[in-house]
Amino acid sequence: MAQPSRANPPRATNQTKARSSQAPALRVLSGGQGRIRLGLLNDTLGFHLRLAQEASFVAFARRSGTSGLKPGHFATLVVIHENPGLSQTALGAAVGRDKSTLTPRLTELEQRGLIRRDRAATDRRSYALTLTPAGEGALAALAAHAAAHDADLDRLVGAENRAAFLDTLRRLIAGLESDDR
Amino acid sequence: MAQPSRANPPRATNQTKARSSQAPALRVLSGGQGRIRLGLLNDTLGFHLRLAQEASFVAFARRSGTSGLKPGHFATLVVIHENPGLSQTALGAAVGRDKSTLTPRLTELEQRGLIRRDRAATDRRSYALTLTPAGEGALAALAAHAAAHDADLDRLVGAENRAAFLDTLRRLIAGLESDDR
DNA sequence: CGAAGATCGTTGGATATCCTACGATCCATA
DNA sequence: TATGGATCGTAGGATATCCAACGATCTTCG
Repeated sequence: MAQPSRANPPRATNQTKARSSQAPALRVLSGGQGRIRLGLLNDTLGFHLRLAQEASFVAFARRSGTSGLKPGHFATLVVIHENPGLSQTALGAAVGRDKSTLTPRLTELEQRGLIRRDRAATDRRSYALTLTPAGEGALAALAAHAAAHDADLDRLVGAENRAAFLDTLRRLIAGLESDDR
Repeated sequence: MAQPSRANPPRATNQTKARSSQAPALRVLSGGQGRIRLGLLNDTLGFHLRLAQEASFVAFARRSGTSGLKPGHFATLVVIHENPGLSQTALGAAVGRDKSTLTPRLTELEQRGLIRRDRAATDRRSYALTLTPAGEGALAALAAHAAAHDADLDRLVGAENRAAFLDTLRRLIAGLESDDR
């Protein structure tokens, strides 16, 4: 989970079916001839934020799907790579997902041989998460997809706007986060 | 669905369950002392887009929750208000949700007396959706929450950046949407 | 007109996610 | 040192959402 609800969520093992189970296909503002009026929504930041995020999620899912891993796995692997030995709770906080949400995800990654869960020596309640060599490899593959995806986003955003856009997103995150609760 | 995907504010009297079932509490970038490193994620648009969207969703859910309606209901009511008589499929396309997702939502709104589902005269397969007077009232209440919410977002984004920010979001939506599949 | 295909809304199956509860473990304090 | 409270990861319960399949209806075309 690095991504939010759906932008980047992981998918899970869907060898059985290749549909992404959670990738909406929104085709909202395209206009086309769908002359549906959005009224108030038309000028609302929140609504557009949602649509942009979902579209980004779908696009990334499409890319990363080819590797058998889902968007959510990417953030998970990145954070473990960057913080070897961290706990599941800490990982959840970092990627924005509840620890209970990570349980099945980590179990899967472990079974695939991409991560290890060793009981922490100092605290036997928690696990020390690390990537296996295979995990590092999977991360590299996903990172390539992520880079290509962000390149697409950069292209749409425009090089000259990227910094300001990212900065604005960070302000929103920080500002709303603190209000949290 | 105007908003993302979760917000489910507690209702009063929710004997069965009182938890909000879908409002993450992410506290990711705040830093605090959570010295978790995000590595690649740190400079990725997609990741920040997800966090910003989720934070916005949670904030809106908190506001609208007091009215007993959830974020998703807002977009639903707005679009029906703006396009009286439209079908469930058209509504879904407008708000970015699958028609099957709307079935239970519309059933609920109908039972609460906020909308009407009349069989379309020209096509008996579909329903013609309209708001009841009570629905118009509920919409007005939600609109007030939405306005306050967007005011918060505007404040964080900054008046001078708002237009450019919204424009960028629209470019992302349009650009990624067309790539869709 | 009549059959094939498309579309509408519902149902069923699957995934992702949250929150609460719980046993195990750790820590602070009496 | 014992006890209570906090925290870790898991299990359960609930919601939101998607896609596929289905019956009903519409449309198109022979």
